[in-house]
Amino acid sequence: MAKREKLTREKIVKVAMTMLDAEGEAGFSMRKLAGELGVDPMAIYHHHANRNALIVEVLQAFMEECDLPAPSGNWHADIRELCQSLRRLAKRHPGIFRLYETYDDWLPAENRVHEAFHAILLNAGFDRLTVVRGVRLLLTFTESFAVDEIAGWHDPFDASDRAELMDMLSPDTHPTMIALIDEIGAVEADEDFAFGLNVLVRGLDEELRQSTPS
Amino acid sequence: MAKREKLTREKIVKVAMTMLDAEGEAGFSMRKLAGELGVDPMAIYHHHANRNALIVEVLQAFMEECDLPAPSGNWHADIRELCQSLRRLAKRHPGIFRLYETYDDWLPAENRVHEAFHAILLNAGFDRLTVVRGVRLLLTFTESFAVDEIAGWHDPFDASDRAELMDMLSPDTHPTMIALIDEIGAVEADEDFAFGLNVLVRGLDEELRQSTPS
DNA sequence: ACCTGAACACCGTTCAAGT
DNA sequence: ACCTGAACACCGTTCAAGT
Repeated sequence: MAKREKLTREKIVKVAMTMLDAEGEAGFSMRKLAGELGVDPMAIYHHHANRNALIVEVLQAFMEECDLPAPSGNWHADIRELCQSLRRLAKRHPGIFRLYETYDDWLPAENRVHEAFHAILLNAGFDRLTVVRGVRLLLTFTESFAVDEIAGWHDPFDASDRAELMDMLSPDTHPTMIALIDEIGAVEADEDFAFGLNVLVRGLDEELRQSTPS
Repeated sequence: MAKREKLTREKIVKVAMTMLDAEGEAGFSMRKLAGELGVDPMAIYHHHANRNALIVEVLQAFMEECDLPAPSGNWHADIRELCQSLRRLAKRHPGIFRLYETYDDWLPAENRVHEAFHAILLNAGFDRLTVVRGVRLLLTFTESFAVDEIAGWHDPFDASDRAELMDMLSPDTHPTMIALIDEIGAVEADEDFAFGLNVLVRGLDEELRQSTPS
């Protein structure tokens, strides 16, 4: 609409972010973006090398938005807060978080978050290799949980979900799932996430107690 | 090459699977697939509704390949085996496993695998809701670990990886990661996976002991 | 029933040209 | 320096036609 305000790298990234957020990668194209910006498609290429580079820049801007809660010194609580913060970021930008797992370049903004994870576990007293492994494990869990959650994997079933799944299950081959159908359909995202975090934190805690027997 | 052997649903799926495996989704198109089959692009549409439906069929065929190890009765060992089996499947079809997380339809072949997970945890004595949550947690971990592994996330660093990461880290803002740079670069996929499984199994075990205090 | 081929509405990107 | 516009080599899919 507003016609000529000089195209900038930042403005392109901002509009691209909004588009990707709203429609995901499938609904995004350089040409549509140009349309939205009121500009010839090729104008974008003067500011960003290509589609891929532009998307990486969007991901960088996205990751910069991640809040890093101030550590309390209680590593259980601090890890929980940090993972929740990452999950909240994902839910704020549902269309973008998927891309983050696909475009696997290293991002500066990502290191900010990784540093926070490493610092918490190192201060908690884990040995150095376990810090690194623990961080990867917590990141893998949190990121993939968020992706699954956005995709609706952790939503409770409605009647038609339940019927659809039941149709796929046979008593001969899926007795356990049929027996558990109510529980399978009753899961809830917040509780699933808390459960996963609990299991991880407890498992890590045991790792800690074994390496430093008091 | 071999010209006219009548196109079938199965042959299309098989060739599509090989193509997707070799080049991932980016390198796959209906037109290239038709070329590979020596057939007009539109011939495929006579057997599969569209690109999306065809890919779902490829994923179904892929999941059917997953080995389900016979349970030993020791749930720790059985869960480990099953997760490793899923991971091996992912590594056998690196180009396809990513799609599995993207095309989130329910697949019959997926339920085969899910049933095995649920049965192991239910027999281990977990309460019903914890079985369901535990299965989701183990699946999330295993699948996203495999995706990360395929993307090279768990490969040890070479000199240039290390230099590249070091360039992104500043002593002011990333003191922990700089201190841990050797460990960050030394991780190894098999050990990372075993570590993650250990943490999960231990964390779940504690959940079990709390709900059924002996 | 099965396959073809032209056509449509899209892509990302190169390259030469305009200001 | 910044933007345009035509062109190229691609897409997935519809539709009418051939056997």
